[in-house]
Amino acid sequence: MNSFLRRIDQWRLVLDPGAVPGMAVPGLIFADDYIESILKGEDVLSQVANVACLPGIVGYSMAMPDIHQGYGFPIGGVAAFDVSGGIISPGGVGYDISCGVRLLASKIPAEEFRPNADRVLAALFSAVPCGVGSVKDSLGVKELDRILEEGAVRVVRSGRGTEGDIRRTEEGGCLVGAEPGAVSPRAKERGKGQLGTLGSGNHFIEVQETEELFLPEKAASMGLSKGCIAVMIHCGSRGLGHQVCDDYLKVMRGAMTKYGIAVPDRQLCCAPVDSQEGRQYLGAMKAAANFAAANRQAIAEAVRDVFAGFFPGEKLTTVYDVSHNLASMENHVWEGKKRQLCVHRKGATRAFNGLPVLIPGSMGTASYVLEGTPGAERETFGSACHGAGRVLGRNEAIRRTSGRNIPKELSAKGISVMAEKAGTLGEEAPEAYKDVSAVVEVVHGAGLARKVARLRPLAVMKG
DNA sequence: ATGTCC
Repeated sequence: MNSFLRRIDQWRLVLDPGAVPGMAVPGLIFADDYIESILKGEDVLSQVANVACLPGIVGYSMAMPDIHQGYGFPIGGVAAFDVSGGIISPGGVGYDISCGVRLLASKIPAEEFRPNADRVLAALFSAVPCGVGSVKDSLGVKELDRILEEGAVRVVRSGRGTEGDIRRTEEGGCLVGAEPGAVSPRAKERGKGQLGTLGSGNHFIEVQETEELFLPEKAASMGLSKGCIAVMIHCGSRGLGHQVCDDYLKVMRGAMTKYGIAVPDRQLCCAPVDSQEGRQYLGAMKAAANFAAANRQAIAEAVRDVFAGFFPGEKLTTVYDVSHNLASMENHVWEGKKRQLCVHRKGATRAFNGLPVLIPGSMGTASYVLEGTPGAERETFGSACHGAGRVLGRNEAIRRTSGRNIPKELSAKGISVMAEKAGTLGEEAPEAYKDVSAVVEVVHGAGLARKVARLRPLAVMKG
């Protein structure tokens, strides 16, 4: 596989067709030498090549520098398919539909927060449940359907949030065309008690200090002040989105023979965008995405309640809320032609010109705020990276960190960490991830997104 | 990621 990889400049590698039989387009991987050295030791390039074989793919099978192995499609992958002749695939979105990031900004100086860090963390654990069955009032059938249809807008209209929250959420907090009826009863059963819950794994709530501004005016317009705290929320659609993915992987497996589609890996099962199965998945995916946006809105409100107790009168304003696991129908110009495309971003963030791109770091490392560029719109259908990206599998990370006291290690760096489950700390240890700063340098250098600010963690709540 | 097997 490595012999088909060709460096074209400091930030880009091309994977030539021929890497696997049937590639309709080449691969395009955003990587410097550091990222290249990591991905050559993994089996992720064959996933980039396999995606390039799917019907109707336009341009390249793309991968961001935080690429690592996923279900069928690589995490960090971007793939756009023509509406006519192209496909939509649940594996190109991922199990955690519309997993994403909300960032809240404040004018609270980091020095004022620091003495309160441990008490704030304890209060966050009380205010935001992590797991299942921990929500006091589970949603009724009708209310859940409204959440699936209206997303974060429903939460705000119920009195939990501001119009500014909606304005600064991707697509206004509500994907139009969501179909609650395409979401299975089982998925709804899993979701009804999970609104306002964080989940586990790499999901977190983190209190951060805005430590460096690269574009001070842009940062100021987002509400970010150097030396002040911000709160980052990283979570998704919980069991509901997971069940939607599971349900539609089964649907797509059946649809493959019906539409005569052959794929090199059964995890890439898919249906034509413009088919009954394709449209149904899109409607269900949007509903799950609305659930995820509502979830982050509910959590943001719970965070505000906690901070109101410690810092009365201080506002936490939304910088932005953006997903990094979605398929989206978008118009893009490619090779001089305007085309309607189904853009799959799996572990990749939409990076439209001037809009914020939120990049959570791994536990104990920096996070970044970037802004999208015309370069991204020209080259990657308006996409950039989504985070650090794993270098170690979960089991390998747990194995290598056994016996270590990770909270103590992070405490030595001035970071308070509390986790619901001790095991999460091992699988999320910093060395399980790539260097997020190096990942960000690649998308910045390649001109996909500009660095606006770097934030460093002060207190971390892990699921 | 995930009531880590209905």
